[in-house]
Amino acid sequence: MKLPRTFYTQCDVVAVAKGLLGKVLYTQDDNGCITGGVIIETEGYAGAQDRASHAYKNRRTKRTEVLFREGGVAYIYLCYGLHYLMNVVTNQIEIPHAVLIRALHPLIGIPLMQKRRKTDNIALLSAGPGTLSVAMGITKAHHGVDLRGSQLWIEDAKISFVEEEICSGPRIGIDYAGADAALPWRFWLASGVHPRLSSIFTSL
DNA sequence: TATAAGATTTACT
DNA sequence: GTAAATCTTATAT
Repeated sequence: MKLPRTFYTQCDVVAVAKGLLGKVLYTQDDNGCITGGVIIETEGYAGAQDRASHAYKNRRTKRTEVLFREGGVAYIYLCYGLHYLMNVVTNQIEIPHAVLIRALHPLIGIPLMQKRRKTDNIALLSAGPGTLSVAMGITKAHHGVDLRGSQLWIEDAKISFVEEEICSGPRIGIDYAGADAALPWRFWLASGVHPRLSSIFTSL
């Protein structure tokens, strides 16, 4: 079941970052091929008030415009000129909050992911924010697309895990963000972190 | 107009 | 452990 619009429009971006753990991200390409994986690592970015956010102080550019839309669309941006990173836009219209998807546990269409990544190593297929985009076929073409559409969507697979399995800590690669760099807004599933594959996903 | 730095990955020393 | 690859945006000429 796809996540309802109300999940994305919640006001607390940190709660959404945490809530996305264990959900399943899917993509469908032009040939109708579907790939999917369990979200095991996320980071929250709180827009105007967050120095690590591209929309700090409500900065509006051609790139960040999508962040100001109502929650429930994808914000894809090119990092270091090389890697596409995928974010889930959250909160109400004009509030540029987003959650970065940092890692997935491959689940659906693994052979296609291996082909896209040019590697058979499942533990490395989608273990980082740049590599997961390659594995899922995510590019700038997905920038601004509806997360409840047919190209890119997130489902609640009712994967069960306990609150104690959720770890948190500082976000990665944002040392320039001053005091905000210390905020524990990165979340991951202890049992899902690569390269260890967890038993909680074997039921799927 | 030019330069610097960044929500990273990979290959090589 | 270090370096290279190389697009977007900000800040300085």
